[in-house]
Amino acid sequence: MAEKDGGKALRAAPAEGAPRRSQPPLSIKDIARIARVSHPTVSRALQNSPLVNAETAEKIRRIAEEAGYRASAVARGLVTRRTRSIGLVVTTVADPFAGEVACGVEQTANDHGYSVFLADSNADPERERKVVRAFAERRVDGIIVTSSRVGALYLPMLAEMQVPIVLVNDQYPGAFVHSVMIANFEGMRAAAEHLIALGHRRIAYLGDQFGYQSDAERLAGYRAALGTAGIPAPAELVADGDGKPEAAMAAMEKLLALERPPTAVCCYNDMSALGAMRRIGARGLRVPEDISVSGFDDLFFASYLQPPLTTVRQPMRRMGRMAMDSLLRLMSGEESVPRIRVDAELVVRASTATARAD
Amino acid sequence: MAEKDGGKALRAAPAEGAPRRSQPPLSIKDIARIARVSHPTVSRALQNSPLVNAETAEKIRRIAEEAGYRASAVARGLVTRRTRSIGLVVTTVADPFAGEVACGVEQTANDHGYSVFLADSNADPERERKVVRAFAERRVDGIIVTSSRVGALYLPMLAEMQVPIVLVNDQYPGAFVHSVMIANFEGMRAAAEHLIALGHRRIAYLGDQFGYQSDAERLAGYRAALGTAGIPAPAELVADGDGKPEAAMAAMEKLLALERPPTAVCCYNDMSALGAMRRIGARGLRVPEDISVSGFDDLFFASYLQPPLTTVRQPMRRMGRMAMDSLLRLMSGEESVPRIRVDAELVVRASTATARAD
DNA sequence: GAATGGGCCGTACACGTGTGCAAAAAGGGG
DNA sequence: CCCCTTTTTGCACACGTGTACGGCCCATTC
Repeated sequence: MAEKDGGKALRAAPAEGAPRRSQPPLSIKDIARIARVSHPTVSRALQNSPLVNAETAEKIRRIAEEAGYRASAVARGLVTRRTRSIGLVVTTVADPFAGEVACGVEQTANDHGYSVFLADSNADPERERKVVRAFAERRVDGIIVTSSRVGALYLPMLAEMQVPIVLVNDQYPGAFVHSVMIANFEGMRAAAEHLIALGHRRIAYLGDQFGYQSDAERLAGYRAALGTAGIPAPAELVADGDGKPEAAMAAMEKLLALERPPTAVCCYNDMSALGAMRRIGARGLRVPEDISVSGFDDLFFASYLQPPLTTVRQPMRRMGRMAMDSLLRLMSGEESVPRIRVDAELVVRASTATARAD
Repeated sequence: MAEKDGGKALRAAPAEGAPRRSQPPLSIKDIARIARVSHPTVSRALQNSPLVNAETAEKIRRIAEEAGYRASAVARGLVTRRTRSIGLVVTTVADPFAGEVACGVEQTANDHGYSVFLADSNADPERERKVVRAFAERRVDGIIVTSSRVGALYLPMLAEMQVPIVLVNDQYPGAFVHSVMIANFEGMRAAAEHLIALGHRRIAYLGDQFGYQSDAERLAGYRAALGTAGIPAPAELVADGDGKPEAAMAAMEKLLALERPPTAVCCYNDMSALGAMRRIGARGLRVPEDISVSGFDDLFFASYLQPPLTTVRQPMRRMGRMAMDSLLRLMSGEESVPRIRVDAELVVRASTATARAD
């Protein structure tokens, strides 16, 4: 056996040295040869197994350290059938909301020794299938999906892959999957109530026509606040954006063109509010003197706008952490809370003010 | 041989069925058994190798498809010694700049069949070492690092890991690594020249005290413009932020408190401009009537600010794509352009205007 | 009809790690 | 000194895929 190993090693090293420009990284067997033990002993030593003699283990660890040995997660993943990696699907990581969530996910993942594969779906179902397929081939131990518009679509994949999935602010309510959701209804209701308390009676809602569930819930919260206060919410005051500034500008334009334009507008999110405020300013109107504007998310720029944006805060990074925590629990076999609901907090700033006297 | 395989399969399937809740994903051998061929034939068929009979290959592919077989990238990576994955290091993916770059990297990576590991360094050297170590263990084929403040630190790791690295806007100029860099000097010089052309004579620079190289280059561009125009740039007009709005507010405060405050300020980046504008507004001054402000990056919110921000555009997503393209070339053994320089484009909006008459 | 050759397939390994089991070594008691 | 227990180590395999090599079958050629 020593002959076989030694022979191979001797052949491999110099023979490959010349033609190959980069020699492969050292393996557990290389360390074993140096330490004059068998490779299983090295394996056990590096895992701090109590099955190996303390000083032998120490010696092996020292040699491995000095040689700059890095255990192959690939080989380990093959034999243990656990890669200690997860897949993170996001519409696009360039979106500030997704970026914050990803940040939270990544940090807790790394803290627990997991690596995360990032994939942008671009809200394209075709691409979405592709990235999940890639995750399946990578044998990820779990998957987190943010703001998917096709959350339910993951269920069959889940069944096929046998891998736990956690959704963050997904758009399908009924599905019995694990998820971390913001309190859309209560959050938007609080924003609307705030505007009502400021004396507004003509309050618009600038939504996300593709937002499905979260948009529906926020719209419901807006309606509930108005309903309770006995304020009408005519259809003309509900405008459709797409969650981005550009479409929000067009939607705001429509609202401003109304015979009786609103004196306040609840936006689906901060990106929409960005577009709305821009349009209002472009029309020579002022926020909040002429129109009050509220957002949702509390993205980093909200407090730096002129005027600072009143908005409903989502603890995005924390939600990412919570999603990862939940996934960690699921991956270790424990059951986790199926649907985690996160409270939203109204942050009042200067973009909302008392209504102008009609 | 049929006996051995069959026997093992028969034992494995029902014996494991009861206690294990999830059976392992099907392997190439399972497909081979169904198709009544050997597993190498399946392997070749799925790779579209010409070494296997066309109709046999077709049949195998059909069976694999119907069975929902997903080849294990883990096992393939072990034998081919190429994982078709890369590592992406970023200070934090919550930063809009990093998010855009990551988006570009991820897209081209996926288009070429590569998966990307995401890791936030938080500008913490300790954590940075940790993530690179993780990448080494994952046996990534390449690494991309954005805006690292310790770019040179990667050189020894590079040597150790035998893996190509591409840096995006790194902070060390002299190092002979591959990188994609924005034209910091020319970009900021253009911004300063623009302000000079508007009649400004007292122009400040709000920099990034930790920005090292990119800050130094942008500051040099600013100085060059002023120097050429014969305009003094006293030290009091160079204030230090940290590239984020909060510190920029403090820096702006100092500039405003000067005996002769500036009539224009060139900010290191858009995030700094955000803070600067906020502070200016809070002091009851107006942009651009009282003070002109310019940024750098052209982040998504720049055109939606009040007033829209004049800034120097960095094609961030494209830079991410270029970095990945460069890395793809390096990984396939070709040589690539060592330092790719990307032109910056001044985008004039409404945050800059002609100087007030003194 | 035998030799040659090409197309196609299977056998045998390799990749680097983890682990059950047996064997060896060490220690302790009679 | 031997036997038994405990500690420590090595052997043999497994994980799922890729590939060099040899062999089989069939067609072609001398």
